[in-house]
Amino acid sequence: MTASVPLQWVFYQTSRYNTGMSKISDTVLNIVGSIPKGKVASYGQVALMAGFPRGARRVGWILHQLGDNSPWWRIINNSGRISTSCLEHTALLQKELLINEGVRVTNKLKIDIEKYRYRPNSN
DNA sequence: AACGTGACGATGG
DNA sequence: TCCATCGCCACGT
Repeated sequence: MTASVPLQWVFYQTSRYNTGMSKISDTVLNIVGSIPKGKVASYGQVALMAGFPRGARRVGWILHQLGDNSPWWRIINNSGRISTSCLEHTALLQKELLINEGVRVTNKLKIDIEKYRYRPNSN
């Protein structure tokens, strides 16, 4: 674990997804698919859970290319803001999808990420 | 091989 | 909070 990874994220790291037998993109999509309705995660958080602590941009790339059949709208940046620039899946669409499942989103696309953040290891 | 470009993240002002 | 800057990583040209 390098110093660039915030300590509070260590908690989220799990090996349950990473068998080493599947492609990175499959692992990422499985993780995204495991996020419950009404919860969100950051790109970097998903990357960490997938075993790639500095792979936030990679997660964004994978969702952009392959995320159509996943709840891609539950992924936001770690500042708590919707940050898609995809023309097919716009920020406005993401906002509506999140609001639909009970997540409060401001007109500036801001979300209280710590309130809604998915925490797989906490019950 | 060298850049430019992102659905990113942390930090400092 | 906003913004610039830097680090990071995979792709495309």
